[in-house]
Amino acid sequence: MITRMSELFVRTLREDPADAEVPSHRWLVRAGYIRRAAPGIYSWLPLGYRVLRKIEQIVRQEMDAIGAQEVHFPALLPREPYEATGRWTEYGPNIFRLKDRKDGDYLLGPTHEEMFTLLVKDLCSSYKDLPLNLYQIQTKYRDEARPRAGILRGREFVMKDSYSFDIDDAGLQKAYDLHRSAYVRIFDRLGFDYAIVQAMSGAMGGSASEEFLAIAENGEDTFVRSPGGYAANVEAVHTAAPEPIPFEDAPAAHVEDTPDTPTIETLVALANDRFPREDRPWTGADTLKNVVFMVTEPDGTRAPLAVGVPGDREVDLKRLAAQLEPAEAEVFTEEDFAANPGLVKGYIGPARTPGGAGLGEESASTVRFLVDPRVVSGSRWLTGANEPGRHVFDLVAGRDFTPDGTIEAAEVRAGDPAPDGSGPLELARGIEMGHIFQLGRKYAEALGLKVLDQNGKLVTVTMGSYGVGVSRAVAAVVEGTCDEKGLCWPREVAPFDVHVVVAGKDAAALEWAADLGRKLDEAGIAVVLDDRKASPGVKFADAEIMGMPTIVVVGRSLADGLIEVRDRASGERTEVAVDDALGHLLAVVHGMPDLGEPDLVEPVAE
RNA sequence: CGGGGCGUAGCGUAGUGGCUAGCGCGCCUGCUUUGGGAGCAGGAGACCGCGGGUUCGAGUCCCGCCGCCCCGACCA
Repeated sequence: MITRMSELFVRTLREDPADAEVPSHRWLVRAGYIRRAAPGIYSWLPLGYRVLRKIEQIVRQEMDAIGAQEVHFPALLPREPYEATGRWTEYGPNIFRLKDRKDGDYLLGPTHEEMFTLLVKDLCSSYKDLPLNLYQIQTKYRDEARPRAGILRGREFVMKDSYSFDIDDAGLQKAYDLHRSAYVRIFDRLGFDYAIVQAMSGAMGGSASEEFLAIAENGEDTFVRSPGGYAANVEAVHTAAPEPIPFEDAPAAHVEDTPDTPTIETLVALANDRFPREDRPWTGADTLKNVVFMVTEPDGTRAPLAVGVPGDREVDLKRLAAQLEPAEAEVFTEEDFAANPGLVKGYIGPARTPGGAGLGEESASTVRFLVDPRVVSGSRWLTGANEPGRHVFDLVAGRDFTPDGTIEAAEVRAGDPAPDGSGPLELARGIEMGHIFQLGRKYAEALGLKVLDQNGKLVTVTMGSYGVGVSRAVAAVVEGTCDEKGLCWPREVAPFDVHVVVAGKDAAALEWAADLGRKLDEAGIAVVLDDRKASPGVKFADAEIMGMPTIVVVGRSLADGLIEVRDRASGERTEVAVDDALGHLLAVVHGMPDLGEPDLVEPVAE
């Protein structure tokens, strides 16, 4: 069956929808692929749904190819399993919750670790049942604080999630590597320009974790990469810390009056004016900036946390949050300062005052104090003296103060050295398309998933968890491929291979085009035929917005025995003799080099 | 949750407290047109986000709510 534009359920828009900012959202709506149903929730129209299913199919093929088995869980789930792992509480307002008629608690699944774990627990009891690799392609629900950019971040979305179950770490590593290779094939087939980066495991728990980021201006994730191949999400970047410095010869710390210097800028200016150094001027990098946060644990307990970073850097709140998860950090408010008189805003430092102020568990104020990894033993700092208008010079880490630990919370900058010595980092943005985790035993332990090993001993199963954003991939492909005229699909995911435009008014053109469409269809090529009684300009514009990779124009040159074949992506136009048309198109669609050769496939007799 | 912008027909929009809420696109009917978003004529389509209030009179002013978009917070 060829699809006729006169019958296709689609309406293209001549103007941009006012609420769409990013290109993928704009074009998918304008081309009639999706419609907004509610904030962050979209309906899929025939064209959009075809793309979604094609991407699903690619994912399905590659998952099957590594021996994963497809299952399908409900989206509507009972509370109990999520209660057992603590996520009923941990997910907080991000979960859609509902009650049944008996007042029982349910949720719309945001992810399915619990359900998979319980199913495997149900059915598996021996090491002989492992390894096991299950996946599903499911609609997920998360009540995002801010859905944005159409289907790039929705509250309802389609995700492929899979879970591996192994008896030991070696098995988990193998399952992880298999998934990684499958993901490489998936994202290659989707045509993404992507990066595989080290990631934080976040709320999922677990250890090793990598993200697949489609490189895109509109991506929400910032990542770094070095010429030598280091790549990491900015949240997961490890700072290249200098070696400890011997401090036997370091001068003693001394407190100086530094009136009106509550900021690094004012402090550096005053230091250069009143305490100039011979070798080089003071800079922000010589100062230790101590920023205080109020940290709230999941159980509701609150405590201040001081973070010490070189004064020329800001604390990156996303990096800080990633380190503290599941606890949450907020900047210290005026009320918080009022409640903690030992913390003198603008002059906070690790130095002990006679009154016992200062940072760290050992100080009287017992404010937990974590520092940037650059604050190594022996490094000398100009920092707050915990008194208004006073700073301490030559305060040496490891001699004059001992932080409670280090934290990766300072901002990462382009040009910073990679931690593995592979060169300076560059920053780029990406869309998170896939994430692979070695979960370990967190869920298996919480839910009691154990099997008997060869010695008849009960052992806890180790798990991996792996996700691909399927609906997000639709938008991400568009972000990477659309142009100023509209969508521009890679052939693997295009809703149709060939868009036939009937540009002439005479019935012969329509008839010939329909016949060509029928023959292509019989050869297994998906065709949409624009048979509408519309002006050619409308049809050309619609073909370009809709974005099929090959556009065939059947018009007045048909009288001269010619049609036109256009490549949507390059804009290239080729005149082809009608007798060669079928063969030419088969070659184009199948990516064969010898274009123009007719009869590559014998058309089926009508 | 904080800051900013904004809700008028399917889409994009105009609208000094004052007549029957206007325009473009799209849609319907007829005729003409057909290689780059056609022309003419006629038509359908709007509880102006919702609820209060001020006023002789509210799309317009005031209060409250809801919703959308952007930035931030947040987010496998």
